[in-house]
Amino acid sequence: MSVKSISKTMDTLDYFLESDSSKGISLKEICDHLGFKKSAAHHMLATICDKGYLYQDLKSKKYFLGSKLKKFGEVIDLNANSFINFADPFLKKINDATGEAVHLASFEGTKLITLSMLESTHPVRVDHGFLNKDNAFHATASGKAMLAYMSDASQKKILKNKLEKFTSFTITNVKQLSEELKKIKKNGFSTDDEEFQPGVFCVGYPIFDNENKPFASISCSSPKFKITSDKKYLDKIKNSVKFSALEIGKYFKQTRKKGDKHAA
Amino acid sequence: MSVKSISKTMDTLDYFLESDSSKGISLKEICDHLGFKKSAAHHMLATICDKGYLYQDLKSKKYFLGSKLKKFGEVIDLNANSFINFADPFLKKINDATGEAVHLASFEGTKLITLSMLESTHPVRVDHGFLNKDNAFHATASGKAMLAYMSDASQKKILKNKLEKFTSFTITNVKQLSEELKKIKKNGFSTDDEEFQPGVFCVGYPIFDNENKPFASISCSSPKFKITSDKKYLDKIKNSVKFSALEIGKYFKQTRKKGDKHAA
DNA sequence: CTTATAAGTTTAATAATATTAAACTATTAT
DNA sequence: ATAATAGTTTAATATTATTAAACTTATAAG
Repeated sequence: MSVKSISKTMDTLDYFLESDSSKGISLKEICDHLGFKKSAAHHMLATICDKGYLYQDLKSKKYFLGSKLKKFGEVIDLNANSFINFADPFLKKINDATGEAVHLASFEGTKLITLSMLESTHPVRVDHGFLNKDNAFHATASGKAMLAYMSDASQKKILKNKLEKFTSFTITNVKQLSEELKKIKKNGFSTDDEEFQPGVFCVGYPIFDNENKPFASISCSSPKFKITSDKKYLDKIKNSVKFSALEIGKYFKQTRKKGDKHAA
Repeated sequence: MSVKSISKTMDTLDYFLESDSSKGISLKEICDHLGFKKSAAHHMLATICDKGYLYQDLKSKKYFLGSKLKKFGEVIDLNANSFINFADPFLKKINDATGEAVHLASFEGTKLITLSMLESTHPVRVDHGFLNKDNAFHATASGKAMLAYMSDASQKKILKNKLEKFTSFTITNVKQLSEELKKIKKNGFSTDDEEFQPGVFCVGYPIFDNENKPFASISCSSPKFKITSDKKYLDKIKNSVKFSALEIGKYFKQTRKKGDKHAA
């Protein structure tokens, strides 16, 4: 079950994040964008303001993000930033060598998340931006690289929802995906052959934590035609991504003892 | 009206902020601390996780803060941080001169908020920490310094709730407070004579924005006995706070043209 | 200055939702 | 292997959020 008023509240906060809220957002604008009735929205906003997550300017009546939300960033930084900072130079290395878009991904629960990314430097660019999609594990090189090395129980939880078909090449059959994951474990890397975006081919390598669980992954995305027209190009990408994935994996050996737990 | 499920959601998020959530928080712990039934809490948490504000570890089932919350910090930083960074050296100046606790306050809607603070360096310290209280405008030097210079309409909104009595000296009568605010405007500064905490005396000066509206305030807190035993001590504090308040006020003249709007 | 329009707020009735307890499942400890 | 504990799901129902309408306030037009 899903609690509707909570869902609407978070859609509202998301709206403050997506749009430029620095000059405030009016009740009407919130209602227009999210399809709320003004009365219900007013009750909702009053509650959110009461808790300090938003506030309403006394004169203009517009709503702003409350400074309380800033504190979450401070707390979360402590946990995740050091890993990203460690990884970033290695992403840069791939980006320098290939010129292609590079993504550092991880997961939170069943959600695939992007921790860091570098855009392509080529004129013909490939970029699927920041990604926080719920159901993209099965369709991306990043997702599959982690999924392949997870426990059966974890795999099952992530795949329990219907597998969304993003392109005609997306694997939406669980049995077929299971075969694909076996292949990934055998090869040590994953691919995304136009399964998420048409014309885009990606290579993904998993990154293992201090307990040898897949904690993150790196992927490199390039236009499909480059891969097909130049047989050596794929090897170049693979070698570059593999090297960085192994190097980033050393982070856990340096910072954590075996048995230490971490988030995600 | 207040929407209960939203309220509970934000109490839950607050709990993640207050406690060390880096190793996750269980459903049971959330229920125990906040008095929720586990079934209702589970529905609530499922919704919050669905929206990416929290996530549940697949194996331990514990809940963690979602990286989405980190983004709010990034957006809000852009708006408020430059002001705080500008002000901080001037707070330090007061702290160096007096050794006493110094607070930079502002407000969001009807809420008094602390933007920055420095602790007392004396052995007998005065510290009321970070403060995000709803109803403390009338009882603090910071609050009264801003309140005194606000429009009648804004004053009314802030004072519409019952004035909470923090100590025997807290002014809880609106008429009496109104006289106090007039006195503050005449003198140019506010005091808090054990009105918020017993034994603590504070001096507050308003900071005006580019439209000469009170935007923030600085206060300096010292043990009451120091003020009573040494008549010159109050003057020393007053001069120091006044100087910094005026200097910080120049921020708006440097960064904003008249007519520019800003949050709060 | 008056009227009109638009935005925001409050109210109270009711439609809809969140809550509850109980059953169930999974995990951990004994 | 059994018990105990934690987490999940379900479906009935009591409670709550939603709604429309009335009201207030602010802004724009005449």
